[in-house]
Amino acid sequence: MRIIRNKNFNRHQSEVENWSSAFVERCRERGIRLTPQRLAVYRALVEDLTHPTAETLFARLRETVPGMSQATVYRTLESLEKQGLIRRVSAPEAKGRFDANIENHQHLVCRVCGSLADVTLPSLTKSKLPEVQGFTIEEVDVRLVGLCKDCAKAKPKARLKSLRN
Amino acid sequence: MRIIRNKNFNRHQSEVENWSSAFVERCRERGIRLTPQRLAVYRALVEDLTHPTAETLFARLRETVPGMSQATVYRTLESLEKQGLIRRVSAPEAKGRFDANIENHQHLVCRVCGSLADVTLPSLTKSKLPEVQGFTIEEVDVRLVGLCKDCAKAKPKARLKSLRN
DNA sequence: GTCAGTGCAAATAATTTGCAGTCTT
DNA sequence: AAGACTGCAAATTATTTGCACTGAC
Repeated sequence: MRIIRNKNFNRHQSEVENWSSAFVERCRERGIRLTPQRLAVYRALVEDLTHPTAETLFARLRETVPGMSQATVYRTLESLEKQGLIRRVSAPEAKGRFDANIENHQHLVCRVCGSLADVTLPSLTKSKLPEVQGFTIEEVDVRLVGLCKDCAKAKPKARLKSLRN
Repeated sequence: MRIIRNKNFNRHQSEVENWSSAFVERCRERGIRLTPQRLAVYRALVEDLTHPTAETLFARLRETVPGMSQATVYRTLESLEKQGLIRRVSAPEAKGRFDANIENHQHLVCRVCGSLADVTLPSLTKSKLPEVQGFTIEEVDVRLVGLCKDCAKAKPKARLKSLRN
C-alpha cells in the first residue's frame, strides 16, 4: 500500500506554475473568462496544500491582490467547483474546504485538530465504481477519519475523554 | 451486492420505539442525563430518514415540544455526536446533516437536489480499515456522489449544463 | 442539594446577494 | 459593445454563547 502524502504545506513553485498554466488553458478551451482575480484565487488554492477555507484564502489574497473582495473569493470558488476545476472536500465541521487536486484521491481528517491531508490508497482508487440500483454514481468520496500523528501523541486518551465529556 | 435502502422518509413507528428505548438504556449506562428535550431530539432524528439539519429538527420540535429552543437542539446534537450516539454526515454544502444510524454504512448524495440516502455496500463495509503510516484510522466515511433517480430523469444533461454554466 | 441541562436573546461566523461600475473577449 | 465578473456593503443563514433559571439524579 503506497501512500502519497505531502508533508509540506505549500506546493513547489514550479508545480504551481504548471498547474496555473494548465488552468489558463482549460479556461480558454471552455471559454471561461480569465480575470486576474480568478487566476489569483486558483493559484492561491494550488499553493496551499492544507485544503483551505474560503475565508483563509481571502485573508491571504487581500494582502497580495489589491482590492480583492470576499465575495469574489466565494463566487470564484463556487464557479470553479461547478466547472470541475477544483473540488470541495466534505468537511463535517460546517466549514467549506477546497482542493485544487481533482484527481481521484482520499482525505485523512483528524477528528481532534481538524487537519485535512491528501492520501492515495490504490486499493480504493483503482477499484471501479460500485453499482447501486436507481442511483448514478459519478464519484466516490472517501474520508478516513481518525487521529493525526501529533494528536495521537498529544492525546492518547482523547476518545475516552470525549466519551466521558 | 445487496442494497439496503429506505424509500420512505419516516422510520416505522415500532422501530422508533426500539431505537428510543435502546437510547434511554445507553444513556443510563453511561450516566448521561435524560431530559425530555434530549429524548425528543433523538426521537425526531430517528423518525426522520432524510438526514435532517439542526434547523429542520428544530422547526419540527418547536411544534410538538413546548418551549423547545434552538440552542438546545444544537447543543444536544453536538453532545450526542460526541457520545457517539448519533453521527454527523459530511455534507459539503456547509450545512450540518445528522443521522441516528451509527452502524457502518455509506451515503448516496445527489449533487443536483442534495438528497442524502443511506446505502450499505457490503464490499465497502466488510473490508477492514486501510492502513496509513502516521495516521490512526478510526472510521471510513464514504460518500457516493451522483444523481438520484429523479434527477437523472429530470436532467439527463445536467453535467453538461453545469460545465457550460 | 448539586450541577448538567435549558430557554432566551444577543453575538459570532459563514456565506450570499443587490447594485453600480469595470474589464475580458 | 456586450455581458460576465468585480467590489462594496448590507442581508441572510447557520451556529454559538452568556446568563439566570430549572429539573434530573
